[in-house]
Amino acid sequence: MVQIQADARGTKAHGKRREILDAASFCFRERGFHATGMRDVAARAGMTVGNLYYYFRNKEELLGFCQEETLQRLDGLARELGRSGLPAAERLFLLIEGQVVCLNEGIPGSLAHLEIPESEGAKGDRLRKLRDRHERRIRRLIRQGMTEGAFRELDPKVATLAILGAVNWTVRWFRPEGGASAREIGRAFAEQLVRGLLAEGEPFEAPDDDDIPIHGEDDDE
Amino acid sequence: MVQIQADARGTKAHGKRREILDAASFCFRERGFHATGMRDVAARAGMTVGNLYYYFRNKEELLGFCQEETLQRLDGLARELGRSGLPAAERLFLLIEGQVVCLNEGIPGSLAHLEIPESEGAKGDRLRKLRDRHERRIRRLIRQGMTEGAFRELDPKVATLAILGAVNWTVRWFRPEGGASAREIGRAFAEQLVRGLLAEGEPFEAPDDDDIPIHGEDDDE
DNA sequence: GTAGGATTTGAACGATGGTTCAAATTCAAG
DNA sequence: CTTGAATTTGAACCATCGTTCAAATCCTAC
Repeated sequence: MVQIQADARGTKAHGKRREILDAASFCFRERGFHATGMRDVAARAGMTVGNLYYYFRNKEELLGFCQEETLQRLDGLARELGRSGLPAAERLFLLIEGQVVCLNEGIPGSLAHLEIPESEGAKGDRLRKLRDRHERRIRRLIRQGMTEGAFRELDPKVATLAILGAVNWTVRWFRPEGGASAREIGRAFAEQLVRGLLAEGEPFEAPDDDDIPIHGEDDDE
Repeated sequence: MVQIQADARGTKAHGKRREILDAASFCFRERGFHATGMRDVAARAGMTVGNLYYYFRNKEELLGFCQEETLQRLDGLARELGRSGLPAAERLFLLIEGQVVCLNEGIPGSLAHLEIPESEGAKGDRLRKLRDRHERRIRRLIRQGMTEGAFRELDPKVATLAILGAVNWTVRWFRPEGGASAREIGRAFAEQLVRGLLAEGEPFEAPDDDDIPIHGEDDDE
């Protein structure tokens, strides 16, 4: 079977792959990876299942690309925040907010995007590295907050897991047509999760997110 | 095919069903519902797949019983805390702690236990009711905390979702052989999630959990 | 030991789902 | 229009999975 190159540069093929990835992301989000069939994805992308295999080698590869996209976006967000020079607590706030927006606006994220099975190979290693790096960044931020005196003494790992749990789980219930935008939810979550770390008597004010471009399109909702 | 009655009272059959439910809970937790096969469950329970069908009508019923168990345990926990007379903030703390313990000690909980598809029938309605009731209890607690002046002004629904996300996601990473017990994790989570709701300048001290029997066996670890 | 009910077995069925692939169709350049 | 590459189609393959069921085996009471 002829299959297109993974690094297709052709505008048309690239656009097609984009469409497929969108469709896959949507399906994975709605039904999970295992309950999503390739025929589902194909149907959503407006093609036949055989055609889908012209663009992606198999289901696993499809998921891998979805995962990479998501993790790259989170990575980019964290990098920009890293350059902001804000105190750790505020950076953490914006990172939480940004992640909620990342996962719930524009191209949908799903839990499948964030879970990488142990046995995967080189690609899996790369993805796991990306994912773990993200987690380490949050831990580092928490540790910095403690160093700066903003946060109380606590285990950064556990706190990170609480944050990631709350944030990642948003994909299960957030709906764009709901009452609140992803940004609003993100801010409320960040408020709760960051305040929960504060040292006794430590004041905190939620930072503006105007100067930090949160990936997830415009705010003119 | 002959199938045993759903309300089997026989000690032997009851014990067998218990074993199967344990096996299923374990498998669902490790692999998710859809990626778990009935043969997996049967193997784990030490029987053949045909035998498994003697005890449970089908995969869906098996999941339904698992879900009901989990939700009943959470219900029981919430009821006991409802009788404690503690302030809302403390009750919320213990509820969070208890839920983490519920999901991660003894019979394992899984995400599958907590997600009930829309199209399910009467049994699904019952389960959804149980689940929704649990969620409403948390919301009510948060509202009470606000009334009592302990919590700042916020949306109880969003705060509840943050709590449930963080707590439910523990099933994805918690391992009994890890460094911390479910109770310790539960307390750290509760600390973070409850403190995050406090009004400015409001003191808070984590309550003892000695007098409230948290379902999840003994603490002598 | 016998009888009948309880439980288990193991093979098979039908559906589903990931994947393949030859043929058909479309597209683009000369 | 022709040619060759790109893309799509649709049927089929094979493996897996949920489920079934007759026969075998086990268990218990008389």
